[in-house]
Amino acid sequence: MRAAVVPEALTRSVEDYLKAIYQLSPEGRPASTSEIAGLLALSPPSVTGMIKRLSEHGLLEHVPYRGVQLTKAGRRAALRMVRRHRLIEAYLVEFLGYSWDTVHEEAERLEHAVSETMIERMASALGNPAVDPHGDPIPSADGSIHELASTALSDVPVGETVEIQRVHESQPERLRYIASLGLRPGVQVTVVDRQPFDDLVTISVGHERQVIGRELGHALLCARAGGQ
Amino acid sequence: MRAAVVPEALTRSVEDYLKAIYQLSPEGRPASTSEIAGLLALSPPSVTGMIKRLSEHGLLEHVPYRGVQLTKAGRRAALRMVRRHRLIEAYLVEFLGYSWDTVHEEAERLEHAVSETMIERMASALGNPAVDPHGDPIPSADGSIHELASTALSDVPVGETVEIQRVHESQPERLRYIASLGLRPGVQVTVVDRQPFDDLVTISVGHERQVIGRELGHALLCARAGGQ
DNA sequence: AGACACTATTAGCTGAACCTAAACCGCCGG
DNA sequence: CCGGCGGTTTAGGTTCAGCTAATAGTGTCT
Repeated sequence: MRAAVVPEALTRSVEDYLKAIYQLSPEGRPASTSEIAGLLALSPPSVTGMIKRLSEHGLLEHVPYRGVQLTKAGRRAALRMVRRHRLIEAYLVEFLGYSWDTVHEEAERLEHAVSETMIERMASALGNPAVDPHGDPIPSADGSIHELASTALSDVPVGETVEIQRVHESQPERLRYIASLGLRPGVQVTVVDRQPFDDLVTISVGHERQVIGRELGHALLCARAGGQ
Repeated sequence: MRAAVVPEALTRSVEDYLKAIYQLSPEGRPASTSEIAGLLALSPPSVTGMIKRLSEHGLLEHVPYRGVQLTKAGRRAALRMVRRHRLIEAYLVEFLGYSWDTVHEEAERLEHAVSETMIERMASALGNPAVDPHGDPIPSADGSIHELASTALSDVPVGETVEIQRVHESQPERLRYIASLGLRPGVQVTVVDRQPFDDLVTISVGHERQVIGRELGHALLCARAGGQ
């Protein structure tokens, strides 16, 4: 009834599916076939097929036509991949001169190839960091994660000053653009204006002013400056 | 008639086959199906099948029942993998606290996953080393390699003092044993005796004496001390 | 020269992970 | 309450990379 004691190695694909499902819903809301297909750039029938196998292996709960949720075992495996991914990103930035816009793709391949030993060596070389270069929290080796409940920049009231905590984006050009605005985790910004349409907000960063659109406003997660 | 300009990515398996064939005969002598099968722990029919595909893609020259040789393109791809493998080994030993007996397995997986960029970053972090932790030469990025013509310890005449250059072994326990004898690249040893059977040689290392058997004697490649 | 022992290859099968085209389900609007 | 639309699943097919069992070729020994 329980998962095997030595959890037979998962394939790359399986690891990718589990991580994708976790990312679509860290809280455990059901994820749909087409969401998964979209994120992994696969056809829906391929996803249905894999879902079937994964539920048989006890990694997913599948209600046909309704979506899937990770089981305990599935969530554990997914968090393991998230830990790997984020630690690798942190390591590449710290020790191999990567910038935050190039690191995702490399980590995407390495996360499947690296041993547990190597991950833990990288973690200690980094001093067991709590967050990756985009500000995303790194799950601990035992599978616990602190999702900091932060607010999207789009939702910050006018007049308030906040600190950017996380930048939820992986496309290199977008990340380069964000960096060019001086926005990255740890930076303080003040919302100086808000337009009634399209979630447009105007912020000041240092001495500059920037207008931020809907998508970007949702990708930038903030906390009240000073507090957490 | 030439290889494609953008050489479509090779699969993991293909990379393994090419590297194996190169390792069976760096000089280009034909390698047999069963040698390849033995090295990769696969069945001979599987190897025949892959050989067929690889020759169609112009990476191998195959004479049925006679064996295979790498073509220019095949050799280039093989050396690329050897470079990756050896640089990764060097990096793991230098920066992540690996010892030479554990490094092979990790490199065996990483060599397929790492980008060209990352390999070159690791190479420069290491100062572009010429050899890996076992003393094996690292091919340059443009695909040239310096195979140092060294002599097996079994073939060194009695009375001569030589420096160990390379330790041709990848099994962890054997490597640990070799290390426990104080033998590693750069160490000087003197052959003090030789038995007429079984290639047994007695050597002195520092103040210790050791008897070395056939297999080990062939795995230790040496050069006249001082010279190269 | 013939037989035998290897080694290599062919034939045919499996499973993973994808695909397209076709059928199916759930719900919303008329 | 029935039709249709959109998302989901089933059906059936492909490629890669492995396997076993059967066949074929090479070379050696008598």
